[in-house]
Parts: sequence; structure tokens; C-alpha cells
Amino acid sequence: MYKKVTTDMNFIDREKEVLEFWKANDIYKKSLRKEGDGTPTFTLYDGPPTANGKPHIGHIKTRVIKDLIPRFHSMKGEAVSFKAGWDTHGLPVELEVEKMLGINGKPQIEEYGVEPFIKKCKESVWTYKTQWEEMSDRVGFWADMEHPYVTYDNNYIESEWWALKTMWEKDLLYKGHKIVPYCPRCGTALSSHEVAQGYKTVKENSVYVRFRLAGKDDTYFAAWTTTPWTLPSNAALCVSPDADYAKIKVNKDLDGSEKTVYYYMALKLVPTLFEDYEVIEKMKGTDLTGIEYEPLFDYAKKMLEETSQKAYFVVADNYVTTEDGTGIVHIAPAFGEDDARVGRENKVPFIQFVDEQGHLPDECEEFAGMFVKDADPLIIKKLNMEGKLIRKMQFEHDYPFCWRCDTPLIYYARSTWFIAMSTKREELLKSNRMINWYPETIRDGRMGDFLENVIDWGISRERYWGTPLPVWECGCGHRHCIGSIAELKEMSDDCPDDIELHKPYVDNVHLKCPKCGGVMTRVPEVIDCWFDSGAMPFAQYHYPFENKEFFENHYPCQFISEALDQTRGWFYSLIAISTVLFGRAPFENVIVMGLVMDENGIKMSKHKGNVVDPWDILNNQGADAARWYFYNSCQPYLPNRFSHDAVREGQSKFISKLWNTYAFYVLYADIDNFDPTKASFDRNNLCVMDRWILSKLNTLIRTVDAKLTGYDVTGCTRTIQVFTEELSNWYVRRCRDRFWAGEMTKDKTDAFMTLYTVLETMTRLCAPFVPFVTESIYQNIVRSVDTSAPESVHLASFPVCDESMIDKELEEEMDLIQMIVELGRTAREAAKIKNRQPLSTIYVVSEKELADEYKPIVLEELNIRNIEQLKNADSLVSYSFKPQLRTCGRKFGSKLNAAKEVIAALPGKETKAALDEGPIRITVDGEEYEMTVDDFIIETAQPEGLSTQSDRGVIVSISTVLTDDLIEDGFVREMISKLQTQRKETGLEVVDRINVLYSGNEKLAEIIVKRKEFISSEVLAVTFEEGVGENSKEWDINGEKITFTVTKA
RNA sequence: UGGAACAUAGCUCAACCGGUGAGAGCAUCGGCCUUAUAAGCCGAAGGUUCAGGGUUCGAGUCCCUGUGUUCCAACCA
Repeated sequence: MYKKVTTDMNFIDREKEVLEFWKANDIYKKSLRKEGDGTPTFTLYDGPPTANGKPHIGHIKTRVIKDLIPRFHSMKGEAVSFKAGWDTHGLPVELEVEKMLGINGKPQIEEYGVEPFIKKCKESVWTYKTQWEEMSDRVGFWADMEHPYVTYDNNYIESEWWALKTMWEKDLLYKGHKIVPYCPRCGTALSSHEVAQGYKTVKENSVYVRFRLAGKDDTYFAAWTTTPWTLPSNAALCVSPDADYAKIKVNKDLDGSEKTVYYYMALKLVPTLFEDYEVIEKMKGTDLTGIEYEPLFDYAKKMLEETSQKAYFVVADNYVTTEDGTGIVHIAPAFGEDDARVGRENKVPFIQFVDEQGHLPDECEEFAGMFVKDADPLIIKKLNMEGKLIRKMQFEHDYPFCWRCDTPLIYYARSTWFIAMSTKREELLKSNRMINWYPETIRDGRMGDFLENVIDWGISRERYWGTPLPVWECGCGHRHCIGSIAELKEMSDDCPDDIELHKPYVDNVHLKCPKCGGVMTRVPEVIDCWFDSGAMPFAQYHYPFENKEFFENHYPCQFISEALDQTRGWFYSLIAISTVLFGRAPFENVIVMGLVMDENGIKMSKHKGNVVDPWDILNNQGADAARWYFYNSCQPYLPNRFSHDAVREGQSKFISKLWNTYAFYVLYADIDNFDPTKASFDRNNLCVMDRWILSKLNTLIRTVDAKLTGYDVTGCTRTIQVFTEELSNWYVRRCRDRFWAGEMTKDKTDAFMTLYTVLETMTRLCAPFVPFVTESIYQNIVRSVDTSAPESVHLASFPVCDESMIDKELEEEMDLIQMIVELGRTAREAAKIKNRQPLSTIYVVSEKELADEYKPIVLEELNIRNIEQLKNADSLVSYSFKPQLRTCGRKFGSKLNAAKEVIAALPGKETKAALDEGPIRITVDGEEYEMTVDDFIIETAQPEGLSTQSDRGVIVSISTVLTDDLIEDGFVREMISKLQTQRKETGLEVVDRINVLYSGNEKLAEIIVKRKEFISSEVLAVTFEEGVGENSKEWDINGEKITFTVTKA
């Protein structure tokens, strides 16, 4: 029959057995349904993790959320396609290898050799692969990990080349300038991720300087900057178009001499810079545009003359604020993102008086060769000497430093390749609207806002380990974009057959220029690895070179999920690339996950020492516990405060409760040799408890199916948890004695069949959530008796709700029973009458009449002999009234408070009686109102002589009158309880027979004599006589003292 | 510095369109019950719903300001 089940908490070992079972029998592969013949497909795209970082606890969350959905859809009969992937390119990999080789920076990489370097990168990527696979395996992550896509794969890259070429042909790929954070010592631009690591708060000099208006003595623009070293590269000034500006008159010059001087600046900021002044003219920013001024330095004069460019005039742009500074911003298009844009839009010349090492060039005369930050004080000094410095002050702000060498970064224009995403804004927004975001707010919030302001995607990186940008250039200026290996071979003479699409190999391939016949060389850049991951919908299948049909049938996918930090990462790159290529979003539904924090809500990080090793939970609490925790603790999009206690709570509340219910079933099924395949029951002829739990079960199926279809994970688990609780603590507890019964009666078979049905259904219902424990249970209760059943619960189908089993009314009635029982217990507590003391009568007032079959449940639970239902509680209680605000708010408006008083003063019983007949009228502030029952909240007052409790219209009252008969019964039960306790304390086994001696109480002695046989049978006493022996103990039996001696017979 | 999300009992989370004294579970304490359970039941204590203002007859819920945490974006000139 069934395998014995222990009720210990050793879920880890059981999970390991399940893993072995899956492996030995290839269950994962068997779970994949074949496509075709009308089988619906369900496709997921995997956001690739990078295997050269260790998996951490957040990855468990990612993996288990991703895993739940395909398991569910697979059980629903769909053909699931879910290919795992690895993100393999990028700077983090290069940095890891640099560290390993003990080298530092691009020059040393070149020295080491690009080819050996990228070979190391390729190996390094797999450093933690095994750890990843073990972790994925252990949490039950079922994706195709045997044939993953790998972003460094030639096929993968070739698909990306196809994509880039397609964009090239649409004129979306262009070369421009980008202001990037740049380390002058390392000679490299830094990614935003690196920059973020190096912010420090520094004190620097900020300066107010004045620019003289061209041809006007003593009239200046006042401007402010925190980077004096950019002043030699100044090319324009910028004002805010709609802000108010002023021309002011000051009677003192900078050197303190008496002189009339005029300044232009933002009106509201004048007081921050000057004390004595007079506003002589007001204007808008736009009124200043076009005015020319004289440069602070004439370093650029020669260059501008030679190229005949016009500089040094005022422009306007909305990015300028009048919050601080002067409202007039100095523009150096080579050194700021906004400056560059404003410069471009207003045809301001590009002056870059800083070289790649961060030094000022020869043009800057006395500053030539100086590092920019060192030049700052000297530039300030010179400005001061020349009467151009209005004021210098200390300024504290966060400034980025190179995380590697601690050199201050400078923002520097570098040539960069872009995808013109800003021209696709409308299409992107349209794609975004196609997506079901969970939570919904991401769509219009975080993602929508980002897309509204989308800028061109700078995709080139001056690095080594990445997908090479497939653009070749010729000396004649012609450029060509390659879209496939075949095209590359066709256009070149030196391409090896087995060309690997990486640096340095592709750099050695030269094209023949179709324009001039010259030699074309590839541009040096590789591309942003976000492009790699965003290209995965098609690149994972080597589309369009292979699997064309397969791709088309699996695009877009139904579901993806990643953490919140991917909004501008993977989520964006997916939408961006797919929108450009296919005009739509590549996924239909997405769960955006919150991050996993430590138990104090603080981000986990190595140096804080609060990082939780994922194996900590997997080895101690198990995969199911971890899964349940992440599904159930809070909505997936909220941050988790991770703690072992929280994981344990879910385990004891759900997993072990389910397990113990199952263990209970097996224990008694084994005793009775019960085989569900040989028994049967008539679902239309069951007792109330069975009908109830089966109704609840089918309601549960319906709810979970609907919620999971709508990606409401937490909604599912919370419903399941409540059901499990009711199954264990109401159904099983109330039905225990049915399973002990001696004969295999219909009632006993019904009980077994019902519990079996519930457990069997639960294994399938919960299988996607907790795949291990459900498999253990399924193997034992289903497979061991039914060899024709599917080999694994994961090959079975998801339960289907049988609407005919749902009886809403019954469920509501059981709610009422539970409420009556609860109120009864509270009433006992209030009267200080313990449960062991039998009582005569319970009175129940409720809208619904209790059917007879429910009554024993109430009586047994409460140890009461009779139940009486009353039409109303007139004999039990009196009433008081409160306004039902939902209706009265509208009825009374501002007179509500007056109405409250009138209503509170209504006489109890009379009003209640009148209301039972129909509406009544009350007067508030001299005005009459008609009131119906619905306008009131009717409350009951405490009764007398009875112990009464009420809640939501149900009133329960227990008679507290104790007759001699009841008291005697109470004594008997109390003595039995104490004797049982004494047995236990004496260390006896439950089956041991005992001899009992009693002494010291006449009243109890009388009762003992009278009820000797009953008591003896309950406590397994052979003899029960008056007397005292060793190890005696005195007890308080409802106020009567008696001494018992218990010895083993 | 800006944008977004979140903030409810010691902890983890609920609370529908704004509607009556803000509810569960865990933990604590007291009591009860127990031939499946690390279980269950009853009760006590625990709250200025982060702070301040506004709208409303009525705000945990809507609006504004501030604080804190997190994520994202950042040369704020």
C-alpha cells in the first residue's frame, strides 16, 4: 500500500529524492508538449544572466517567478518554449580578466595582445556556470539549459549584424559625438555603471565671471560655472527663454573703484550676487538671444577665423533654470551633454581645448600641458587679474572619480555610433501600450516617462570583448555595413572560412570599396552588450538565417520577467530593437520584480556583510520553502525584506500543513488498507462536511486558474494557503473520528474518498508553485496505487473546476457555523466557563436557519447539549443604533453629526420592532427623514443571565446556568483530564494500564463511585480505589481538592 | 540633484468606488484544547496608518509639502 510518511520537517532530503527521480526518468523533457495539431503554444524569453558573476538570492526570486508560469501553462495543455540564455559580453567581463591577469587599462591590454585577451574573456564568462546550473536545478527551474543561447556565439552575432544592417538601411545607424564620462589617465570612457561607483563629495571653486557685450564698455553678462577649465573652450552663453532677466546698474567696479557698470542676469538671482544695485530694465530671456559678447580668452580666435565660424553669442534653451548661478549658462559644447545639444541646435562651434590625457593644449598658452583640475586655480587667478572674475566661492557637490585610479573624470566629447531612437518615439510608445505590465503603473510611469523622453541610443564601445560593429570605412569616406558572414566573404579577399566574429579576427578582414576600389577597414568599436540581450528574441534562433518559421511562430512571446532595474536595461533594449525591426513589442506580459533586500530593508552588498548565500535557504529550508516565500510574502514587484524566519513561516503555514494532512491520510488509509482506485463515492450523496470541502476545493481551482492566467501570483498563494488551513484545521479536525471508526461504512469510505480527492487535486493545483513536495505526495498517494496515472505530477493536467460541485450557499452556511463556534468560545471565555464544563443550551439568532445536519458540529465543538434557534434576540438582548454612513452621508450631508445624536437616542426594542415592519421617520434639525433598515447599523447590548456575543448580525448566547447534572459531568471530565496529565507526567506510555488511588475529598469520592467504570475506561485504569501511595499529587478539580496516586498496573 | 515606487502593530502583510471602532499571521503574555500536525482555540497587550497641511459630512485611501528607504537617471551650467 502506501509508503509510511513521517511528519518530520526533513524536506531537504525529500526534495533531493525528487530531483533524482526527475533526472532518472527525464521528467523535464517529457513535460514538454509537442507542437502542432492545434496545440496552443506558450513562449517565454529568458533574460540572460551573466555567468561570470555568482548567483545571489535575488536570482532565486527571478528564477522561481519565471518557472511558475511555464509550469502552469504546460499543465494546461500548451506547448511551452523556454530557452535559457547567457549574457557573455561586456566590460564587467573584461575587468574581471584584467584583474586576473594583473593588468590595468587599455594600453596594457594591447600590450598583452587582443587575441589572447578575448580568449581569456571567453573562458572567464563560464567561471560560475556550474554554480548557476546547480542553483537553477536545485530550485526546480525548468528551462532548456542544455541548448541555451550564448551571446558570443557566431550565429548569435550574425543575427545581430543582420539587425544592425537592417537599421543601417533604414538610415537609423549614424556616427556622431557623445559626451561621455572619461578618465584621462586610463584613456577610456566609463560606463554609467562604473561612474556610479565613484561619486564623491568634493569641495571645489565655483566662479562668477563676466562677459563684456561686444562693442559696449562696462556692460556685461554675468555667468557661473563650477568647471573653470572649460572656460577657454567657451563658445556661447545660454539663457532660459521664458525667465525674467534684468539689466542692472552698479556703482562700483570689481576693483572697488567708483564706476558705473551694467550687468545682465536673471532678475530673481540679482540679490544673491549684488547688494547695491538698481534695476534699470527688465526683459525675457528670448530678448537677449543673438547678442554678441567678447570671449574671456582669445585662444580660439585663430581656429575660428581659419574655419570662418561664428561664436560668442547668446542662445536660449529650456534646460537653463534660474534656481542658482545667474540664469546665464556658459556653453562649451565639447564638455557637457546639454551644451553639446544646445551647440548643435544653434550652430555653435565646437571648441575642445583639452586633449585625451586631460591636458590643456598649446593654444592655451601659459596653461599648455597642465591637467585640467590643476589649471583651475591659475585660470581663476588670471581672470581675477584681468578684471573678469566677479566672485569665487567654495561649492560642494558630488563629482565622479575613476573607480580604478581615482582620477577625477571629465566629461568629454568622443565619437560614438548611435541608433536614432528619438525618431521612433511614437512607435516605441505604441509598442509599450501593447504590453500588459505587472504592476500596471510601470507602463505609463517608469517606462512611459522614459520613452517620452527617449534619446538616441549610443551603442558603440571602445572596448574589445563584444559584438563588433559591422561597419567598414574607406579612405575615400565611403562606409559599408555588413549584414552576414556570406556578405563579408563576398566583399573581401582575406576572410578566413571559419571567421570568428570577434576582435581581432574581424579587424583583419578588409573589404574592397565599391566606390573607389580602395581597401576598407572595420571601425574599431564593439557594441553595447544591452544590444546583445535586446536582440535575443530572434538572435537566439539565428533568425533570419535559420529557423525562420519557428521564430515567426514564437514571436512575440507571452511572458518575460526581470527585476525593476531592467526597465532601462533589458526591457528597453527588447522594445527598442523589436520596434525598429518588427514594429511591435516582443513580449505580451511582464512581471517586474522588486529587489531582494536584507531583513532591514537595506540593499545587500559585500562590504556591508549582509549578503545571504542562496544555498543558505536551499540547504536549510529547501526549494519549495524558498519558492513559496517569494510568491507569497508580498507582491512580486515590491522589494522583499528577506529573512530566514519569513521563509520558515511560509513553510510551517503552508507546506508542512499540507504535508501533515497528507500524512494523516496515509496513516489511516494504511491501517484500513484503503485503495482509492478500488473504492468509489457518490458525489451527490455526501455529508455536509464532504460537500463543503469539495465545494471549497472547486472554488479554489476556479480562483487560482483565473488569477494565475492574469499573472496574480500572490493572489493565488494566499488563497491556497487559506484553503489549506481550512482543510487541516476544520475539515480534518472535525472529521477525525470518521477515520477511526471500526467498520468500513459508507461514511468512512466517503471520508477517505473526499480527503483523497482533495489531496490528489491539491498536488496538481500546487505543482507549479511547489514542484517538490507535490511530487512526493503524488508519487505516494496516486502513483503507488494507480500505475496508469501520469508518471509525474508535472505530466498531469491542471485541475479543472467542476462548477456543479460548487455550492455557494453551503460555503456561506459553513462560514456561519464557524462564526457561531467562535462566538460560543468567546462567550464561554467571557463567562469564565472552561470548555470541559458541559453546558445545557446555546441560543443562536441569525438570518439563515441552521439545517439539522450542522447542529452536531456546533454542539461537539462547544461541549453543549442543546441548540435553540430564535427568530430574534428580543429575549436575549436590547438594541442600539448607528447611522449607516454609506446611505446617511448622502441623505444628511452636513447634518450628519446632528443625525448621529438623534439616531443614538432612539429607543432600542421599539425602534427595532418598528423597523421590522417598515421604514420609520426621524426628525433632525426640524426636518423629517424617512429611514429604512439599510440606513442603520444595529448593535446589540450585553444581555443578562446569559453570556452573549455578536458579530455581523449573528447573535450567540450560552446559558451559564449549571445544574447538578452538568456540574457532575464537569467534575468527571476534569478528573479524567487531570489523570491523563498525571499519566503523562509519570512517564507512562499511552497503552499502559494503571492503578489509581484517590483520597481527601468526600464530594468527589461520591461521584467517583458513581462513575467509576466510565472514568476507568477513559484512563485505562485497572483499579480505582480510595487510598494514598507514593508519587501522589494533589489536584484542584473545579475548586475541589483531591489527591491521586497513579502507578503502573 | 532630478524622476519613480514604497512607508499601516515589535516583524511580515491586508483593508473594494473615500464609508462605521484600521484587520490577519508571526512573536510576547495569560488561559483552554489535543489518540495527524513544529498544529489548533479564546483572550490580553501592542497603532498619532512616516510628519505637516488641504479637499470632504467623512481620508490609511484623493491633493500639496517635507522626511526615510529603494531603484533609475545624473557635468545641474
